Amino acid sequence: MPAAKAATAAPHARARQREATRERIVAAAIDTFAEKGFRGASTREIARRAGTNQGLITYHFRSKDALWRAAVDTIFGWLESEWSASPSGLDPRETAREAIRSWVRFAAAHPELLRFMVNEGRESDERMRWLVETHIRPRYADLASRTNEIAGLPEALLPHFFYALVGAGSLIFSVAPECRRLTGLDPTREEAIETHAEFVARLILP
Amino acid sequence: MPAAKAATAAPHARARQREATRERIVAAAIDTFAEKGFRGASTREIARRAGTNQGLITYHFRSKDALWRAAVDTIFGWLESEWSASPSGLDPRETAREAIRSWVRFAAAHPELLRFMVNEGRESDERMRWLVETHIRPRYADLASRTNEIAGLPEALLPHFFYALVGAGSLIFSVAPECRRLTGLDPTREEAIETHAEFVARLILP
DNA sequence: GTCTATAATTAGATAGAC
DNA sequence: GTCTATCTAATTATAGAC
Repeated sequence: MPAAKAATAAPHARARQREATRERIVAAAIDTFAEKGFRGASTREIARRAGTNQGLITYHFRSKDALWRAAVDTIFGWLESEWSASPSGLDPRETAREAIRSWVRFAAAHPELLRFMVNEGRESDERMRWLVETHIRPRYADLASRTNEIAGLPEALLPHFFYALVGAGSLIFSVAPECRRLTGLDPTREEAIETHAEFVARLILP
Repeated sequence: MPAAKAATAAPHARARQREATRERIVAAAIDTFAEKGFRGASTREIARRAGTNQGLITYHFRSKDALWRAAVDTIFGWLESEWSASPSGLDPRETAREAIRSWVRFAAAHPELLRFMVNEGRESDERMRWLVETHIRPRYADLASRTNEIAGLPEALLPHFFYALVGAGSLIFSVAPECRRLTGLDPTREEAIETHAEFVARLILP
């Protein structure tokens, strides 16, 4: 049916159809790569989850590697818009706390982020280099400029601060099924997210 | 040559040979699973890294799944001995700080730990359940008894504390190649490890 | 655009020589 | 015990029908 619809519809409708299919594939790719890693995720399963077939992935994305990049572009695009829309005003310390809470909320909404970092950050291969240069370095630079403004963190401690913040803020959400089983706490619940946000914010800025 | 040696040696020498081979395979499995995840690591590559062949893995471990369990047993065995050998005396607060530093040093020496947690903690499958019940829950219980003794942490915050501590303490080491590329800091250096240990200890207990 | 069929690799597990 | 050869199944990428 989708094929027939696209074939008989106006040109711009076909373009919309194309875009909708691409987006369904990317959404399925994000879920599957996050769950099973790059190697563990098969293009057949991604296609099945997107409600289409494996041949279409090659048609739209050329290769599994290119699909992975499209998935990462999407996730970090979300992060970028969230990050740029941060509030200011109030006193600097409370502004910084709110930025941390805001990061934790993002990590809760997108637990895939840490999984992609851990999955790719360990191998010194091409995917890791691309991920760092394209997406992580700009966010790291953002953080650097903000901490200089307010906290007076020594430059040498910035890497430690960055990875401690990312790890403390997002691990619980990235291993949510494990956390549920281990502790009984469901970290996807709104209440748990706010508790974690406040916990991490007060940890870093008591 | 190893075959000939084993065939002509005394029985106990053959048993030693057997054990040595098993250990080489497990060591290679830890590295490979940590780098590429369960699905991404092939038994052929593990065998090659261990200096042997794929058939021997089946002989010694029956299946890839059983080899993975042997690898995890080994890693968490290291953690258990490290954890039980913690110092006491001094004042409770400084004892707790030293326990945190000690955890960070372990995470630096064994960055595979977080990778295994993140790789398996996301899927609600059999490997995750086994990992939690066999290895993670006992360590979580250890932590629970210790925090009760000293810090007066509310029971409800324990899950948040646990995952914040694990994430903050170990992420930088688990994505070491990424950290090097992003920040220029090599987190495998002794100096960087001590800085991170002190940073995290002071974060949690100022 | 979408889908089916298939080619070329590669995977884990097994069988049997030594 | 160790190793090579092979079986079956699954992988990505491609070709071509519609």
